[in-house]
Amino acid sequence: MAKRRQAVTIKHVASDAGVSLQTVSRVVNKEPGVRPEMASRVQASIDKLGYVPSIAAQRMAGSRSYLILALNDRERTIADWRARQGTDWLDQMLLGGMLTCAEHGYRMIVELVDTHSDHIERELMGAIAALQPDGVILTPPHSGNPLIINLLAAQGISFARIGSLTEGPGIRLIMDDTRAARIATEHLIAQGHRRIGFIAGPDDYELSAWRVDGWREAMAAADLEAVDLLGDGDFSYASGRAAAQALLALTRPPTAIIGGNDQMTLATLDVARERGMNVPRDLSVISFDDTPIIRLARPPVTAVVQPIAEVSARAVSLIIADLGQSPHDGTPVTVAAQLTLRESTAPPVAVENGT
Amino acid sequence: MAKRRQAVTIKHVASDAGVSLQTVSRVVNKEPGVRPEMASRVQASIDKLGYVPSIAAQRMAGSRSYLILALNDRERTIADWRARQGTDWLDQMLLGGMLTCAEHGYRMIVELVDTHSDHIERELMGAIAALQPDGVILTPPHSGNPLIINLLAAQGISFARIGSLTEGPGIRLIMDDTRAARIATEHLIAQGHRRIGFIAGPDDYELSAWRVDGWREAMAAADLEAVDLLGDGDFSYASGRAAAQALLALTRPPTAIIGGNDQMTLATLDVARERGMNVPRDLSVISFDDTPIIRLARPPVTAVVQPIAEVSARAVSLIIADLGQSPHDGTPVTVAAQLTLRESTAPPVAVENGT
DNA sequence: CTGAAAGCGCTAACAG
DNA sequence: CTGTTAGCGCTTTCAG
Repeated sequence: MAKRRQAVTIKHVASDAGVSLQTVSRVVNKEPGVRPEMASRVQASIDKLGYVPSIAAQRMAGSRSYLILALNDRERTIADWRARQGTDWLDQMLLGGMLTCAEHGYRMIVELVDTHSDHIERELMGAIAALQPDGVILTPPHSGNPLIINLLAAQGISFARIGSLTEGPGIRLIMDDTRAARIATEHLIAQGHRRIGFIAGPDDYELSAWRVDGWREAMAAADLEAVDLLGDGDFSYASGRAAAQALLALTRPPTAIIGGNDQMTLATLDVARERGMNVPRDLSVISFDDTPIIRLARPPVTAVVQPIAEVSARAVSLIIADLGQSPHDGTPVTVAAQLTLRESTAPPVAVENGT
Repeated sequence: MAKRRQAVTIKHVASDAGVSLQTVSRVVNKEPGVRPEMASRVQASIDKLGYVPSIAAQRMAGSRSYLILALNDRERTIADWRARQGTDWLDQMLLGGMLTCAEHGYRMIVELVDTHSDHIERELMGAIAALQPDGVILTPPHSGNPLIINLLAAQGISFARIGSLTEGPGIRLIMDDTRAARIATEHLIAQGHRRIGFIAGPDDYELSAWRVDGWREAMAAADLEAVDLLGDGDFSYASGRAAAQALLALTRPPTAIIGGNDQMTLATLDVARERGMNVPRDLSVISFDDTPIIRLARPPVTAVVQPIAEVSARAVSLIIADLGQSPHDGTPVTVAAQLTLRESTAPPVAVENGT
């Protein structure tokens, strides 16, 4: 392979325009203090020669790398890819993140990191040393990991934390899971449901607890008993089955169940079917994730739609702003999730009395 | 933002190990000509300090960038993301590509490029100048684009072309669409079908024609007439509807239809349902894409499973090999697709005579 | 087998 | 407002 060098460098532009390297650099970086006529002359040469700065050189010279790292959980991401169930968390993230990056001349690089590894630190530092990203986007469960957060802060890298409210450095963004859970629960209550179950996610995802909180709040506000209606899951289909089975085997089973994510909701649907129950007639179901599998299920499932693309876009914007003049003030940013009604929810056949 | 420098550089390692920069460099790059004891001493310092080379510096100094660019069609990719139908082409590509990259110390960067733009050249050159990737993976319809191919070849960049057999430079990889289409068709013939329709994709995808070829071959081999059974589509749902409607409105309609991709197959399913036909009793259907939407359809659809992850993995391996000692010889690489039987295919109710 | 010198493309810090 | 100088971290020569 022939040794490849930059085809057209800042030098070519400088000599073509008859100015110094520095002037070209200033024009490229839109720095002030260049006479308009000079600037347009330089710009003309840039366009003519098709000059594009090398990010490697820019980074080397102490400027930016124009790279933003999106850190995702390795195990879960690979499992989702392999399962081919249409889980599109990462896709939505790319949609929002990549496009926003592109608008600002940045690129997004996806990096998978083991959550439960004892050498997260080495992995992360390796990626940072190799790539020298200007910013990092953390997704759950990394976004709440103090090790990662402090490491990034120590490196002086701008980073966004999606789905975490844990105190600490970094730009925090949430989708207000508590509110979304409350709205979902209220919707069921408004339909006449009194016994509403909730299948929670695992503890290492902060949002698991938030969702439970929203459900609890709505139940309490309506004076409904919730204590025995909380199912225990870990986001997996199997855990969803177990939780749904336990809930439906109660003496006074719920007439509606909210699943903490799509897989557990799907499991609930299957368990209900196996028990000869019709959804939504005998059991209403709401999912806390609007993946294709939920949309294509029979019946199509009412779901909380997470604005992942929008959150990612915001995360990128905020990181880039933070890099520049307007450092982030630390206030968490909220992007509202929505409840999309479909055919899996209906008033209960026989309304029971709460408590 | 504090100016960030490499935390630990080759210099630190060199002084820690008491050797020259050069020796460290040789150890890092596994170059021969370093005494084992020396090498292990250096390696110890590397591990101790957690040194990771900066790819920016490596690239600057004329070495590799350890970056591989995955070029995808912008319009289609974004449309798929927005539609949230679970299309996981890109995900499968990342699965195979990213993991294989990681094994070799490379990173994969996804880049979206407009196919029909008149400035593809500028876009591509911009990405290359900015990132200086060591390799590029081209997906349809880019993989057959002579402008792109020649540009890459002129730059001396290793690149893989997935789904294109057009003559020219680059490592070609295909999934043997012709064979897959033949197998799908043969399966239907074996079930007793004589009138088998095929809905083709758009011309700018070479594989569209290959799939049609496989169907034609199988039909011809069984002495079946095919000429009036070719539907015209462009991979969109709407085009699939139109084609399916046209086919089913024939005087002697097909008893089975193979859709050129998932959306067109889905459209076929819907059209059949609207006409009061039961699948598979009144119409057998096979999809040429095994996306979640096809797997979750009612009934679950028999489909050709494209080994996208495997092809991407191979593409990365071949590019990296090409970069090193074993330049690729130009022979197209084939990875076989498989037919996964589900519930959308059955023998026809009344067997007609072909021709 | 190992080291020293030069330079990749660019920007920061100074001068003019 | 513009140009000059000195590196950034690494690999490539080319000497020892």
